[in-house]
Amino acid sequence: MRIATWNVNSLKARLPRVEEWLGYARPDVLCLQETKLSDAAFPHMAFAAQGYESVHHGDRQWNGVAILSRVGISDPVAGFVSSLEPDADTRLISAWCGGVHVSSVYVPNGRSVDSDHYEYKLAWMAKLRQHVDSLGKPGDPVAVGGDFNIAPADTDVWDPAHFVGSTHVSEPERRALAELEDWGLVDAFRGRYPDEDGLYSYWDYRAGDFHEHRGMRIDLILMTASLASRVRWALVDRNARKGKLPSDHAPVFVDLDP
DNA sequence: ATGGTAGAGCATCTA
Repeated sequence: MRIATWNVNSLKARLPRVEEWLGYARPDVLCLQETKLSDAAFPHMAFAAQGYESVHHGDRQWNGVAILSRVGISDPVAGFVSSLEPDADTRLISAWCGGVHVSSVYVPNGRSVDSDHYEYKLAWMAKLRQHVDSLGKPGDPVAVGGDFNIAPADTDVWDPAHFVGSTHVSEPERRALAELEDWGLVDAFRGRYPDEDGLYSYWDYRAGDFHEHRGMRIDLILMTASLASRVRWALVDRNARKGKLPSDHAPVFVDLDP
């Protein structure tokens, strides 16, 4: 089973690239972020033509998350579980896909560590922890894929010195991520490459960052141990960051043995 | 490398 995540930075602008990628990568499940589409505008039919069912939780202009699956989708839930205060933004959708409970998340960016948006980011992560807690037990097959806007470790950024004092690498953000891991979620991609650096998933459009290898690994696929123990392979598809009209993120996927 | 680019929508805001 191949589970993937991709921040597409506007699905309207990126649909041809996503269709192309589905055609050759053929993930079983794909979590999308930043669709920037209303639910009415989501291209379900285009994905159905490639064999994918889809669910979407979107906004007219910003954010927007979706799950595509060719192994079935059932019981979709938009946003946090009903016991939690609803989020004003469309940053989370969950569904059962082929026996796995999948969530697609778009964690707030945070902007700067002294901003209200940073506090919102930390509060959002705390709520995601509660959300995951209410989904089930760490022994259940749970996968959370998405743009976490957090680099788990210094090896996940091109130059740690450049990011001192910035969001994405701060101790509170990393602690929030570690609390998800404490519950029982494993960074499946890092598990496959414990010692390699330079494995980025995002490169700023500006200043030639992609070609200069100035990136960050902020797109993660977290899994409970029962799934993570089945990881056969994992990859960032950098080719999808090249060429005509790319997103600023590359798709990340993990392959699980049966 | 406090600039730079891309996408939203039409003046700026967000990343």
